[in-house]
Amino acid sequence: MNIPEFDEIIEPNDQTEARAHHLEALRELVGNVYPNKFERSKFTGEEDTITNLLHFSAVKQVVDEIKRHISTLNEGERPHPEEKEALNAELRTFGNVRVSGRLTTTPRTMGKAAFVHLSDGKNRIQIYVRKDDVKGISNGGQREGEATPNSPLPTPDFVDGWDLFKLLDGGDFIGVEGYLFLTNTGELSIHVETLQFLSKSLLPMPDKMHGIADPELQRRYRYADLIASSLQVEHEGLTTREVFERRAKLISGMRRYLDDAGYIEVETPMLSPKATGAAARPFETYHNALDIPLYARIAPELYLKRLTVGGFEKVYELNRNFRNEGLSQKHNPEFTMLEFYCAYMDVNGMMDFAEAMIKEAVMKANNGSLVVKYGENEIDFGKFERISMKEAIAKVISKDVEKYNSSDPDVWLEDEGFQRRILAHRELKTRAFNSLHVSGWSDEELEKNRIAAENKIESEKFELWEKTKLFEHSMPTAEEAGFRVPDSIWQISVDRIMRRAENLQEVKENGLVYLFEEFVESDLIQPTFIIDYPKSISPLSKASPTNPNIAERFELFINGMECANGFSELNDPREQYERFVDQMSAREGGDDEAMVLDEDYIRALAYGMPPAAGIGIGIDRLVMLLTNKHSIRDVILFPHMKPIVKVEQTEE
RNA sequence: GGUCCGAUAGCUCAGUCGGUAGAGCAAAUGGCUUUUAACCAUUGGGUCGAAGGUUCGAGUCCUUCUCGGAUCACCA
Repeated sequence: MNIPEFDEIIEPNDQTEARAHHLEALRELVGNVYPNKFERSKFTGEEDTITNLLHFSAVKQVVDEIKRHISTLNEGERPHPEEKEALNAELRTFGNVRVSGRLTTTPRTMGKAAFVHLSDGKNRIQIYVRKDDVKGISNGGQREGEATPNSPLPTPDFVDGWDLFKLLDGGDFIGVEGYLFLTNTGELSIHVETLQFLSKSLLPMPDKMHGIADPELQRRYRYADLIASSLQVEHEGLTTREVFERRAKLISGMRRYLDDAGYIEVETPMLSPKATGAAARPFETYHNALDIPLYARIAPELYLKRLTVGGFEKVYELNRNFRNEGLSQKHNPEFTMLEFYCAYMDVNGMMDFAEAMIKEAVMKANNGSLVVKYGENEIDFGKFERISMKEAIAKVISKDVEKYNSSDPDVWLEDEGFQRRILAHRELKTRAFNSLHVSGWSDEELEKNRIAAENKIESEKFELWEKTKLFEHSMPTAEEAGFRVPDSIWQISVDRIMRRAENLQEVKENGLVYLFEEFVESDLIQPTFIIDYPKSISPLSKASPTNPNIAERFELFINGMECANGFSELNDPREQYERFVDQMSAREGGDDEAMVLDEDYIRALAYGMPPAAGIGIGIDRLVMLLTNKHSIRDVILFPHMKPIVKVEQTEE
């Protein structure tokens, strides 16, 4: 095995070498450069982190007072000395504090004194160090094993504090003891009396103005990106740290809501012998001792429903699912899902409950507001619309309502001409660049205006749909259809439409979903429950009591993204068995994402499962909405990246 | 998988028509005892993502590859 040298991991350059030299000099000066602890004072009642200190009411009062004073001054004018000194006298009565943190910049030295900010990761406080009145703490020369319980370490000696200070680099950790005061500009600071070295940053800090700019490096070295959050002086939107704090708030808000509503949190297998409960390709692994293949779960659904059989009437799990599929801005191979089930509830009750829960969690994560700005859109979590899939379709392609004298797309789909239109639309849209020739764009222009062209295709999908009327009864020529493309190319499209038309049954079955995805989904910006899904694509869902072809199922769309999926759970073991059998035959037919039969689940249902409703909520996507992030990788701390390939050096 | 864009000093970025590799920050040295992205002076720092090609000459043009981003396709 090729074990890399330390120097290959931390490559030596003028930056790292300077820091390494400082570290050696510090070792000479203070002994142990990686001491085991630093005890912070408890002036605030809690441990005095920088954040606690800044939020402590007595300190805050003084800071507010000086701010108020400064606000009465002209731009750039300094606080009046008597105001400042009065407040400083007050601060002196608090006595000394001991705080610790990371140096956010290289120290600003001015001859025999210096300023630098310390960060606890969240907040910063300025410290002031003077050559004449700073003492350094020796960490002692002890190494492992030298200190024993019977002979505690002696009180550390003092070293020259200024010598110690001069060996610090931006990013180092130190602990300081000193008193609070206000500077000439009114900034709260600590006048340091003793200084202890705690840990070295061998690598330079990210740029203090720009942080880490490259999204690749942000994600690959998330720790450095998080450090940048605490250094950066200016930034647009939320810092990376704030994104993940908001994520945590949303999650804890949901947990709290469910706990308060009597739900119990459980953990079901992440590795299971059957990857089922959703339609997706799994990750596969192998257990040596058991000598069986295992799959990373694609959904916890079937395990959680087994628990409703077992008597957990309200149960939830909030954890990762794994799907071995392509990556996109909305898809990550592992993603966090909240799934919960409630006995004796149906789909309508679940929508009510989920809506209330999401509202509450959003409020908690979004500073008490239900409105978030996402890109160009403003999303209002205050009201969730409910509309059936068919109604949503009929609303956007309303001309067909008149033609067929019915607002039920299922009626339209009975018509062979309509089926052919769908085929034509699907085919022509995938060959959409052809359609742009209609507007007279040349190949070069298309290439040059690529993004504009793609937007045009998207925005003209309705016009394209109108044109497909021609296909209802025959296959028009390119000229008849208004496409300015060579006949030979046109013929290819028509041939494909014809070939597919041989199986119009397939269109009849999937046409509804196609129309929905094509014409409705991306325009569902405000929170909308789409209800009444076709039963055929909902193998775990109960049918509607009034319509056997409709599943009692909903999906929640926000900003065109599917954010949740729920239904009245199918609890008839025999029907569930038959649905699984249908799925398995679809699998045989080549659909390797069709659901896998779970025999033990059928057995569990046979013990009797109460009527219940369930839901899965995509947490990452909700976090994206709340943080105005457009890539799921920006709301996941350590998204998967391809490893960096080191180029082999040929000579030694 | 297709298409387009990007990769230059430790970091953030310039680099024109193919003609000696640039700035700010950071680093090193010196000065400065209340600064605010502190300031002033001096110095060092580069396999221009990798490999090949065209050329008298390539950061720049061409080909292939690597990584990333965007987008389409696939996919809940």
